[in-house]
Amino acid sequence: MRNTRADVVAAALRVLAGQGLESCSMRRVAAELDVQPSALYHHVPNKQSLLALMADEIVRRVRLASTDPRALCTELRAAMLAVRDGADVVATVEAFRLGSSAVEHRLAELVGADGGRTLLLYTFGHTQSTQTHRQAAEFGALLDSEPGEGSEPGTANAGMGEQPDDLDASFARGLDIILAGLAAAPPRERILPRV
Amino acid sequence: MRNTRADVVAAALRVLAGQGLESCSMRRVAAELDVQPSALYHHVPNKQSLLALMADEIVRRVRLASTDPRALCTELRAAMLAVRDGADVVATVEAFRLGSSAVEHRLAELVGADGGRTLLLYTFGHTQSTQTHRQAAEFGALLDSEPGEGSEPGTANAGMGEQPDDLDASFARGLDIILAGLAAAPPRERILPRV
DNA sequence: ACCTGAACACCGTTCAAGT
DNA sequence: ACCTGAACACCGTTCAAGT
Repeated sequence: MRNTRADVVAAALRVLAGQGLESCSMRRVAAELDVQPSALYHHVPNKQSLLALMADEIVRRVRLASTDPRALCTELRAAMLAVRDGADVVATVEAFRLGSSAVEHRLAELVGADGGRTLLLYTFGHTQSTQTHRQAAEFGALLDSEPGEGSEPGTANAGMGEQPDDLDASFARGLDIILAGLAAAPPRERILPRV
Repeated sequence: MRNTRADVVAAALRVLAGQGLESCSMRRVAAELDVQPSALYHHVPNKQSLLALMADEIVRRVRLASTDPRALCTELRAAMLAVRDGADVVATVEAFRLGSSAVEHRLAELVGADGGRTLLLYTFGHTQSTQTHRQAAEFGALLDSEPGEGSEPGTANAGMGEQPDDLDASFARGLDIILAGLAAAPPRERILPRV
C-alpha cells in the first residue's frame, strides 16, 4: 500500500516525538515508513516543508475557540511540550508567518495586536527554554546513573540548578505580568493584528 | 603558527556571521583556520561546546552595568541580531543556564526574579522571530515563489507580510507592556533570581 | 502516482601517528 | 601541545528507471 503526504507527516511526528529533532532526518522518516529516502520527495519538496507541516499539525491541537488568552497560551505551550523539540519546530516555523499566524491572529482579537504578539513570543521563548532545560536535565540524569557500578544515588544534582518544576509556575507568573500590563495600559487598536 | 581555543571561537563566529548556522560546521570552521577538522577537537570537546563558547562571546558584548532593564534587553537583542542566527545560538545555550544566566541575574536585580525571566524570555522569543523573519524576507527577495500554502487569507502580500521594519518598534511596545505590568503589580522579592 | 537504486557532496567524531 | 590522514557512520537532495 502506497503512502500519502499525511502518512509522511505522521511518521515524521512519530520520529520527532520519539528521537528528537536531531535524529529526525529524512532518512529516518523514510525508514519509519519502510521506504527509500528519495521516496519522500514525492510528497514533500524538502525537509523544511516537512517541518512546517509538522508544526502545523502540532499547533492544530490547540483550540483557538477559547476566549481566555491565558488558556490559549497555556494550551499552546502544552501542545509544544507534548512533542520532543516541539517548541523549536513550532517557534521557527511560526516566525515565518509573524503577521499571519492563526494563533497570533486569535490572540490579537482578544487583547490587541501588540499584546497578542507579546504573549505569543513570550510563550515561544519560555516554552523553548523550558523544553531545552528539561531535556538537559533528563540527559544529566542519565549520565549520573549510567556508570553501571560504583556510583549509587545520593550524588548531588550535577549540572542543573532548577528544581524539578518551577517552570510551569514561572510561565504562569510571566503571563500574569503581561496581562497586568495590558490591563494597566489598554491598547488603542483591539481587533486586527498589525500587517 | 598553532591555534588557540580563542582562535577557534573567533573563526567559528566569523563563519556563523558570514554563512549562518546551517553552514557553520566543524569542517568549515576548520577550513577557516586552514586546519584539518580533527584538529578542532584538541581545543573543544564537541560542537555543542563550541556553540556555547560562541554564545558567551556574543552575550559578552552587552554591558550588564546598565540600570535600565529596557536598555539591557534592547542591547541584548542588538547583540544577537548583529550575528547571523545569533538569536538561535544564544537562546538555545542560555536555556541550559535558566537559573544561572548572567543576564537573567542582572535583570532580576533590577525588576525581580519573575520580571527578569519574563523580560529575558520575551526578548529571546521576539528576537529569534525577528531574525528568522528577516532572513526569510531576504531569501524571498531573491527567489520570489512559494509552493501552494494558502492557510491564512487576508494578506495578499506575496512572500512576506511585514513591512521593512515594524519589528524593532514591535519589540519596544512589548517591552512597554511587560514593564507596565511590573509597575502595576510589583513583585514581592526584589533582589535574587529564583534558584 | 509512487517508489527504487545509485550517486553526489556533504556531516560530527575518533584515533593512531606525526612534530 | 598541536596537528595530519584516514576512517566510520551518518546527512539532504537529485535523477534515471521501474511498476
